[in-house]
Amino acid sequence: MKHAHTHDLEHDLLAAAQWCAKRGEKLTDQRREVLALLLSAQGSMKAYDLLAEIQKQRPTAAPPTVYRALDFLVTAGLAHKLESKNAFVACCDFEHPHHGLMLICDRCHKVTELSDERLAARLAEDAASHGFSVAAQDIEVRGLCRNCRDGDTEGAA
Amino acid sequence: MKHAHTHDLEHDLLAAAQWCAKRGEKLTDQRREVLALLLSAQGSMKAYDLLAEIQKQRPTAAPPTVYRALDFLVTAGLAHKLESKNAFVACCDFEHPHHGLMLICDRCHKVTELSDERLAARLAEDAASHGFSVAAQDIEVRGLCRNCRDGDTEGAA
DNA sequence: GCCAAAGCTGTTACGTTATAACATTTAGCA
DNA sequence: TGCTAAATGTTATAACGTAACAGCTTTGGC
Ligand SMILES: [Zn+2]
Ligand SMILES: [Zn+2]
Ligand SMILES: [Zn+2]
Ligand SMILES: [Zn+2]
Repeated sequence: MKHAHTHDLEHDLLAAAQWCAKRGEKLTDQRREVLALLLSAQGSMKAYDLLAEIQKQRPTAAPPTVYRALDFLVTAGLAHKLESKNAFVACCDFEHPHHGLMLICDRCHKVTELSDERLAARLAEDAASHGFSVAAQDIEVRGLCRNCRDGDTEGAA
Repeated sequence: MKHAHTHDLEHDLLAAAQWCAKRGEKLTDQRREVLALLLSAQGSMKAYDLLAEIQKQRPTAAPPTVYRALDFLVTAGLAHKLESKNAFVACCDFEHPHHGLMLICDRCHKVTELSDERLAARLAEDAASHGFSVAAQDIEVRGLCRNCRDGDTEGAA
């Protein structure tokens, strides 16, 4: 069983800060804190769970504290919102524009983010054939990950 | 500019009732009322907007009234939930199992439901290549419909 | 018809998710 | 320094959704 290494986390946070700087924005403490929580999470996290974590450090934090950070991270491409769960997840590859295909395990709640340009192209084609121009596509799929399908019991809720 | 005809609506409701009966379930008055509202809507409808409509007839209706009807309709395949909007839409072809691809116009809010088996297959393939078995896929895509892209001003919010 | 079981509805209360609005502080810069 | 824009603090409330329990209605066996 793996766990995230602090070194990896620091590396990711540094890359994120540089990514923000390149866009003329800043990864402030609050934003970094939320991103760190998302990066460290096994799966996705809900806004109020993030808030509870933040409040361990800053007891005065309120919903806008975390929602503002989340809005920033999502807009900057550093995180994604899982609409079907009202939850958030760190982007696995924010430096390269991609069409996220989110595989969400219903059992262990882990999220795997893929990118398939041909799938995205086919989708855009279908839409275009109906006169529809696609602006944003984030495909969310529910199911079972390999571990959970194979009868693993570690990740059960 | 078209509008739904009562005749079509009655036809759809009858077909829905028969569909329920075939499943050993019933399209009760409340469920039919909610479905009728969804079928008559130009785009999707939110639960509390449906509630407000229902309350014009039954002033005592409460949130569970509409959420129960919606749960039933979604489970029966008569309606879909648009996760990215927290809204609901009538299914365009509930008698045939399909993989919904929802084109949601960000401007006029109309929803077009497609089904593309090859797209669904490709998606399942991508997932399988990561050991993930897909249980449910409802793809939601935001963008602009033909009318709105062509500069139509009628549907603006 | 009577009863019991199951399903549906009424009703109250509450939990969860998200934002509006305005005050204050901080950061960047002339 | 003093101006401005961005970020944060703070309070309150809007929007979305469900738990729990009581009552009613339909159905099927007797
Ligand atoms: Zn991503
Ligand atoms: Zn799993
Ligand atoms: Zn459908
Ligand atoms: Zn449109």
